[in-house]
Amino acid sequence: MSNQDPSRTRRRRGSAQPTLKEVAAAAGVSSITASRALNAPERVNEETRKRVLEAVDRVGYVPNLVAGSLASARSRFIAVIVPSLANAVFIEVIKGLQDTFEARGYQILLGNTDYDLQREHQLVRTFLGWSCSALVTAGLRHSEGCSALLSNWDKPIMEVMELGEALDLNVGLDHEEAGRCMARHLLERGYSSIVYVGACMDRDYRAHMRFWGHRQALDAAGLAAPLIELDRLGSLQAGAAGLDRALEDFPDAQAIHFANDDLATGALLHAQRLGLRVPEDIAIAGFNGLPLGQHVTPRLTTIQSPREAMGRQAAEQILRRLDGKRVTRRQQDVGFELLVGQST
Amino acid sequence: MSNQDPSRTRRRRGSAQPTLKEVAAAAGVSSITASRALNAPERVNEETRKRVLEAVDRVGYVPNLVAGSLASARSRFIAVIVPSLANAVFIEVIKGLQDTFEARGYQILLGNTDYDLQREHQLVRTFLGWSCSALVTAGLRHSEGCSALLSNWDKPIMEVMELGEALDLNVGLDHEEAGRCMARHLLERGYSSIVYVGACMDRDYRAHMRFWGHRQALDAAGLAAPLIELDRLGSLQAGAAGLDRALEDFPDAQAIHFANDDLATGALLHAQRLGLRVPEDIAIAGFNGLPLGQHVTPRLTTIQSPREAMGRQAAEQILRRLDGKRVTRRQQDVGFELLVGQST
DNA sequence: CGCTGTCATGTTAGCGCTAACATATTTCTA
DNA sequence: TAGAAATATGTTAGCGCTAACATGACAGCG
Repeated sequence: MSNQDPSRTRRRRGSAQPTLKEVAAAAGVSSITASRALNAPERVNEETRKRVLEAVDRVGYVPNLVAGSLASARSRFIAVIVPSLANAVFIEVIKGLQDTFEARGYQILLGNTDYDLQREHQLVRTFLGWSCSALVTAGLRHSEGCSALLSNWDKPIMEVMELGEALDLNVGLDHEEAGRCMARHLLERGYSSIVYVGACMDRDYRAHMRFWGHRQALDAAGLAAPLIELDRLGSLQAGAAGLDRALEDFPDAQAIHFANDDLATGALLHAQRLGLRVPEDIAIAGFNGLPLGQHVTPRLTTIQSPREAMGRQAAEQILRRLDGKRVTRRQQDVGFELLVGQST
Repeated sequence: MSNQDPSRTRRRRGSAQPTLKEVAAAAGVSSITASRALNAPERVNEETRKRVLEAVDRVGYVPNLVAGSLASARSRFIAVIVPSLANAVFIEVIKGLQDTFEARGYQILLGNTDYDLQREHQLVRTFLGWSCSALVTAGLRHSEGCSALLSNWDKPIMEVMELGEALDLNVGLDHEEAGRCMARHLLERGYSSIVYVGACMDRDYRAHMRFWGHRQALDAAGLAAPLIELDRLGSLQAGAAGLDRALEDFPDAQAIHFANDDLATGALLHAQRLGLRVPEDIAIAGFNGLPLGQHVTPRLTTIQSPREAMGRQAAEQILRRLDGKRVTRRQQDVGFELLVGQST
């Protein structure tokens, strides 16, 4: 034995913050009563509750949520994993999620994969370590390890953006159908030489799904579906470059179907700089329905995807599950809408 | 006594996830050694470490970060509080923060105040409860309770966006000077009837600071500084409305200085729809240097604020502090740059 | 009046991890 | 070669909170 001096007790760091125990002492109750007064007010006498709340103010108590989560094995965290923050689309989905979840006292834990599935796997590991109440991730494709990890997890998992075979819950839209829809619109308008321009479609595979739909429609009309793939992600800049490439590689192109509105608007503005008339010289279409495209002249023909609504619906489904209710429709199609502007 | 039956032990929930103890057992070491093998590898023999890592894989261990944070009284969370997600400016600052912090293994906890200081106070309380390693907030204005809470906190606090008297660390730019700079540019261009158009400047008070600078410059030139204030936040839509209002209220206006690029670009595109020539009929200037404004024709005259860089620099300052290094310059001016386009 | 049920509060035992201290072994140094 | 210093690992005691169980007081009821 060596630690026989009783005065020399072991010291721990301790944040020097008041704890629930001190609140309880100040209110003259046990700490569990103080805990209940804060977390389950209906289980405590009204007068007691008032005394506890006063004590909280008096001592300046800030609940230690880490300790609470450990004890209860759950946190009010919702993990949200998106492939990019540069893309306005994900921001709006996040906004829909955040508004809905924050109102119910949940905190979003945001992760950004930069379109890297290994990174997603790593983020999922970290987030599971935080005892999140649920997880939202963009897309249905995951690394093998990540899928394995998730399928062993017993909390709600929501995959957003696209529709398909999901791990658990699924809210999104049919990208193939969207691509088909826009291609048909261009065919109806009488264009027969139509180029598709995408950016990094190996990573942004939803853009590639739209291209499949596009190609199907052109196939059905007996037309070729030439494709140009840019090697950087969607931006106005890239769109301008895409227009140049399309005009160079396919001088007889009548219409260009861009993978998204950033590209399309960049191309549209670039066309103006080049003195090209849109749609007479070249027709331009996009995807997403970003405000930007609706404010340029000519207004961009595009497909409106309900992004904030997607976030909201996803959050509501999860909340329903967290509230213990049965979720009947595990898959929800939020649909899309063709916005016909003057650019086609 | 009542609980005399030894077989009837108290059952806790327990997530059924493998714990560090099980990993340790599988590797034939004590749990503290397993902990060290994962968190301080240099303090463990290489062969032991290898055995532990194998055991981690074998049992499928996912560290419980909640427990770790409680025990160590710190988390690898960085609280980030912004007033809005709708504004691209904050997204880019967040991006700069996130890239820098994620690379060092920190996780961002994002909060959105919707320009409400009470909401900020509440978020700060929650975030302190998570034992965050540092806090980043946009702006220098806080509610009284929030300031009190923060000044009693012993971790790094970073206030970004603007410069001034900060609680702790501060990275930003001088908005008054930016407003002055743009106003001077407009004066140099020979405009004498200049309207400032802002949106919700009681909440977006940095826009108001820019207006002060703007007014000072016009005062100095002996000119009036008429102001139009819109009652909704900056957007292309609002900018179009702002142009209409300005033309109606001040028919002889030669130039409009908008509080930000969203408004200015919205106005510029709207001017085109109205058939007005920019800058001959009306000159338009913005603030932020968003890509959008640089892709319209005529290119928007604006002020480039280094947003991602602001996020990165803020993160680096904090990391320096977290690494135990002294931070010498607690205030960093990231500056700004006048981008002269063809719109003025 | 004893029984059951409800309400309000308390006691106890962890949640899974790591800081602080302890110990054993090896390496270095005077 | 003894003693100091470095290295590797272990033991113990919590971090601050809440789930599970326990208790006591009182109301309702046949």
